[in-house]
Amino acid sequence: MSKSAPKRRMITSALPYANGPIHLGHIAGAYLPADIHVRHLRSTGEDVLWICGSDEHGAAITLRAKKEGIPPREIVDLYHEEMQKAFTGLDISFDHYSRTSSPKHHQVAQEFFLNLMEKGGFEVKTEEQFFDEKAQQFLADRYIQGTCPSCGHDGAYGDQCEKCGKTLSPTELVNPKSTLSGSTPVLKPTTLWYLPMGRHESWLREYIVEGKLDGQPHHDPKTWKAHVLGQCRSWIEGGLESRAMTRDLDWGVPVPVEGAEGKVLYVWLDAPIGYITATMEWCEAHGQDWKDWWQDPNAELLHFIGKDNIVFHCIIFPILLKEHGGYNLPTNVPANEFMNLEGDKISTSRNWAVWVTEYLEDFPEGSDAMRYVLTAIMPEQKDSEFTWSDFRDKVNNELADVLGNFVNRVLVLTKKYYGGEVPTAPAQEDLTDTDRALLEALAAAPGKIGGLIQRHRYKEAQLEAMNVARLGNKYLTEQEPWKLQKTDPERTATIMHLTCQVVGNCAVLLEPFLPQTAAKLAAAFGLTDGRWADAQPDMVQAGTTLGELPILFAKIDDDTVAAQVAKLGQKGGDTTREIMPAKDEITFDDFTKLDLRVGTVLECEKVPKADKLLKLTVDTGLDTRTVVSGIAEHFKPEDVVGRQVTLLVNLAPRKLRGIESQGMVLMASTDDGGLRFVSPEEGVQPGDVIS
RNA sequence: GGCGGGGUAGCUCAGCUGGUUAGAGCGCAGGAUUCAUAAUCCUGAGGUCGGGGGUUCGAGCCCCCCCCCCGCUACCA
Repeated sequence: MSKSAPKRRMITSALPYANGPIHLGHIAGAYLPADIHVRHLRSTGEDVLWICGSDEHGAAITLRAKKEGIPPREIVDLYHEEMQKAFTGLDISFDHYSRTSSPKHHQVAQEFFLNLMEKGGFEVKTEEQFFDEKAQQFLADRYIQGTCPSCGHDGAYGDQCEKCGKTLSPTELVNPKSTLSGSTPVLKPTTLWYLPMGRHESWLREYIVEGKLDGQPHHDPKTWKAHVLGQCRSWIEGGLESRAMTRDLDWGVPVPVEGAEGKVLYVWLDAPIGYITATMEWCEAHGQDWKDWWQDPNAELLHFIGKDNIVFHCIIFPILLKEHGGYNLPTNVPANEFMNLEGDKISTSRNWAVWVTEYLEDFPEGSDAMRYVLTAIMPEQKDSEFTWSDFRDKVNNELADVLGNFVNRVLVLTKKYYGGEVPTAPAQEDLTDTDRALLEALAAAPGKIGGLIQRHRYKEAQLEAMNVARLGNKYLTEQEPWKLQKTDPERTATIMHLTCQVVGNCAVLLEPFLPQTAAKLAAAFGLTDGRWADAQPDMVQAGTTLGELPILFAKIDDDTVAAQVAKLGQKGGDTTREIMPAKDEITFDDFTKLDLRVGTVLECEKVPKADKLLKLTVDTGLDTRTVVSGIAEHFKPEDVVGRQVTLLVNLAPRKLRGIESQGMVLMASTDDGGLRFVSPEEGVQPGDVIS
C-alpha cells in the first residue's frame, strides 16, 4: 500500500441507462458488490458516501422516443422510477440516487465543460454534417447510405464503401439517404468539441501501469483486477484517438457556448459528471461540502462497474478529472465480468433475462435469497452463470439448511431449556479447548471477512461469513447439549450461551450480504445497531429474552424452478421492436434494375482471417460464380451447401479479403441479430427469375 | 485476423511474486446422530489443472505453437 487509510470513501456505481429495466446481470455487476462493500464500511464506522443515479441522455433514448412518438422525458421518467423500485427491492442502499436530466446536473456538467474548454482541453473542429430534416437531427456517418462515387455501388455508407473499399466522407456520396427516415439529408455546418486523448497517454500509462500520479504513488496496481489492467494497457498501447465530446441532438445537456444551439454533451461526458452532481445534492441535503469527497487528497474514489465500462472509468473520466484539475482519480475500478443465464447470454431483446421487479413479484420476500445467490456466483474474474436450479440448491441447502436451521436449533433449545433466556456466561476456567477454539474462530472472523470484502473478494467473504454458521452447527452437534441437559446443566448452559454468541456474530457478519436476515437475527437476539466492532465472542448478553423468529428462508421447489425457466425467452409486454423506417419510394423501373435469381450453393468454405465471411460457389443458372457473404457467425459451411437461395446477380463485383464477390445472397435479419435465408419454395431451378 | 480476459473435480468457482501428497461450496457414496426446516456432523470417491512442445532441481502458475469461450476491434448491404 502506498498511502495511509483514506479519511473518506467516495463510492460510485455505474449509472444505469434509463432505457429499460434492471436485470440480474446489472445487479451482480455493479450494484451488489458495491452494496456489500459499502455496508461493510458503514459497519466499521468509515466515512463513506455511495451515490448512483439514472443516466437519462444519449441517442438511444432519443431514437426510441421518436419511434414511439413520445417525448424522451416519458421514457426516462418511467425507467427512473422502475429502476429505483428494483434497487430498493433488493436493498441496494445508495446514500443518494440521482438522475442526469435534472437542472442541477445540467448546470454542473456545463460548468465542468466550460472549465475544460477554458483550459484548452478540447480541440474544436467545424465540419459539414448531414442533417435529417424529417428526423430533425444530425446524422452520424453510419446513419447515411448512398451511391459510391468511385464504384457506383448503391449501399455505400457515410464512412466507407463496402464494395470497393474506398474510404469516404458522407459528403462524397451521390444521392445520400438517412437510414433513420429514408429521407434525403441536407448539409449543415456544425462544430464539434473533441477530447484529444492522445495528449494524455504518458501520464495515463504511469497511472495505470505503475499506480503513480504526478510522480507520486497513488495506488497499488496489483490490487486491480487482471482484466481491468489488461484492457487499459491495451487501449493505451494501441494509441488513444481523439473523441468527440459533443453531439448534435436535442436531448441532453446543452453545450454552454454561444451559437451551440442544438448541441449537447456526449452522454459519456455527462454521465460520469453525474456522480459529482449526485454528491453535491446529497451534501446540500446533509450540510456537507462535496469537495471533501471529490477533491480532498484524503478521500478515496472507487468506481463499481461492469466490464463494458472499463475504458470510460479508467481512461476517459480520469482524463476529464485530471484536465479539470483538483479532483481525485479512482484508486480502483473493480469491474466485474458478465453473468450469463441458463446457458445463454443475457439478452434484453430476446427477453432472456430475469428482471428484478418481476423477480420480486414472484418472490416478495426474496431479496436476501437473490443477493446470496448472486454473490455466490459473482463474476469477479470471469463470466459466470446463473441457473434457477442452482438458485434452488443454494437457497435450500445453504441458506435454509445451514443458516436457517442452525438459528432455529439455537432458538428451540434455548426456549426448551431456559424459557427463551440466554443462559449465564461461563467462567473462563470452565471453558474447554473446544470452547476456546470456537471463541477464537469467532474473534478472527470479522477481520478475515472484512479483509476479503475490502479486497473485493465478495464471493469468498460471503463463504467465510456462512462458515460461522457452519461452525455453530458443528459445535452443537459435537457438544450434544440435548444429552447433557439432565446430567450436567452447567455445561449445557455454557454450550447454549456460546451458541447464542455464534448467532449474534452472524447477525453482524452477514449484514452486508443478507441485510434483512441480519436485521431479523439482531432483533431476535436483542442486538441493536450492530457494528462490525460489536461482533465479539461475548456480544449477546446473558438474560436476554430471545424473540420470535419465523422461518428465515422458504425452500424453493422444483415447480417454481420450472416456472421461472419457462418464463425465459417469452416475449413480455415491454419489448418494443425496433422497426427500420420505410425508405423513399422508388419507381418500377428502379425495381426492374435488380436481377434477382434463384441459385443453388454448390460449395462453401470459410474465408481465412475473417470471422464473419463465407465464400460460396453458387450455380446461378447463368454461370457458376463466387459470392462472399458475411454469415459465418450464423451458418457453418456444411449447412449452406445444397441450399437454394435468393441471389442478386447483377450487383457490381467487389473484392472482400482478396476474393471477388460476384453478387449478393439475400438474408432476413431477425430482432436478436440472427440471419435467415430468403429461400424459394420447392420446384424452382437455378436461374429462375424472381420478380 | 489484431488486442485483452478466461479455459482447474459432475456443477459454481479459489489457487498470492513457480516449491512438499492441487483446494472450497454444492452434488454424489458410506457412516454417525436426532435439539432442529428429512435438518446436522464425520469419512470418502472424483481432476493427465484445454492440447502439444520447452525453460527449471521443481510449473496449474514462466516461454513457444495450437484449440475453445467471452469482450473490444477489423472484415460482413
